[in-house]
Amino acid sequence: MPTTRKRPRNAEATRKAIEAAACRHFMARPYDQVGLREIAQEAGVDAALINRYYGSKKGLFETAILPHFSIDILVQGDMSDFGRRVAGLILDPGHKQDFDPNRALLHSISSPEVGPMVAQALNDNAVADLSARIGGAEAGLRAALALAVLTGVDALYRVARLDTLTRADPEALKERLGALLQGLVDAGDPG
Amino acid sequence: MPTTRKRPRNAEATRKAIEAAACRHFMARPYDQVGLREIAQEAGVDAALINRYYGSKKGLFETAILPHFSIDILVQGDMSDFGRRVAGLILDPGHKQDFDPNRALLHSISSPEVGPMVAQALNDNAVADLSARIGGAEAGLRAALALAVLTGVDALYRVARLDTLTRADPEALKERLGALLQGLVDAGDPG
DNA sequence: GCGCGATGTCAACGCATGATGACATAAATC
DNA sequence: GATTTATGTCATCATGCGTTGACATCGCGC
Repeated sequence: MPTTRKRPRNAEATRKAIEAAACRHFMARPYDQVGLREIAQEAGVDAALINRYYGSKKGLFETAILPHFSIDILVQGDMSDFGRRVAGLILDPGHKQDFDPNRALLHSISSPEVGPMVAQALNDNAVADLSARIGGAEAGLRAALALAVLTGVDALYRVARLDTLTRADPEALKERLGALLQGLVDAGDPG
Repeated sequence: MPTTRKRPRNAEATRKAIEAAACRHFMARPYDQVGLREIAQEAGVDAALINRYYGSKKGLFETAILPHFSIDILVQGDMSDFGRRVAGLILDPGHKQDFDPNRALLHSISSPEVGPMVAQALNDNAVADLSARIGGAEAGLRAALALAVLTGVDALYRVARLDTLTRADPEALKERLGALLQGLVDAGDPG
């Protein structure tokens, strides 16, 4: 029952509902394909209210989505296990979180409207966090590459649902992806 | 001067012009953000003609874009050099080809309209080709992962233009990415 | 309990898009 | 050179979008 009906008037609660609905929709489909009316309906609200609160669709995206571009979940735990742990999270089919930054990234990065904002948020939050966490030589570059790997796998496995990946042995895939990520997290010179 | 004016009537040449323009546009922006009128104008043609020839926007995409989802350029040459060679191609800023499958992939994969078609074409062409070329244990899985890495890097480096990546030392980036890809191409067990 | 600001709704606008069918015109055929 | 077909254009439609301003209604303070 996603559409909440008959909420007592409460601006803050309404905002939360709108932003939660926005998260779900912007994560599931490209920015242009998400209509304000859908979000409004799921939040049990009229579409005009969204513009009243956030000024515009872009404003809603900015308020509801941008702050979630962090990788707190991923960097919690020790880094010696980073690869396998993150691979397990990404590949888990039952993995339902309220908001998946990677999916949202894929669905919004190509939009000229919000793409630049997303890129900057990703750079300032996720890359910076991971970079600081792993340290070592060329930490920023390695962190960005690790995120790129995650983004690519998400694109091909979760969004495109590439047959070769979905039908592969999950354990083997997890193993390969984990090793890939761990190799980036562990410092050392490339050669 | 992209807009060609006053072409003698020739269906085949017109089709080529339309499809070339479509390639450029569908590579540069998301599927929904590309208008038939833009493509038509760049091809020096009326938008209605596109629907006449291809039935619909989706039909044009299918005819113009899908066949190009191959990685012929990448798999030419010996595989011992694959990583560095492909990394160089991807990262080269002056790298202007008529059509870049990776960019088109990113801009169309999330569209519910054409996304599934793209996924299947990618799977049947690119992944299959690369898989056959590299061979070894779990060749398909490794090929798909390599493409995922390329996709992710393209997303973050070329589309998002992540500061951390664009401002990194190009040689270091090429080195890291090359090693990543080469590790996937070279067979052997992960552990 | 009344008024007034906060909260939310409604109808409508302007705009852009993909698609259609009627029309024009160049080119080929005889 | 007339006719006919292939090629291309024009005006227009239906639709969906984000956005806006006028209106309704709830709820708190006096």
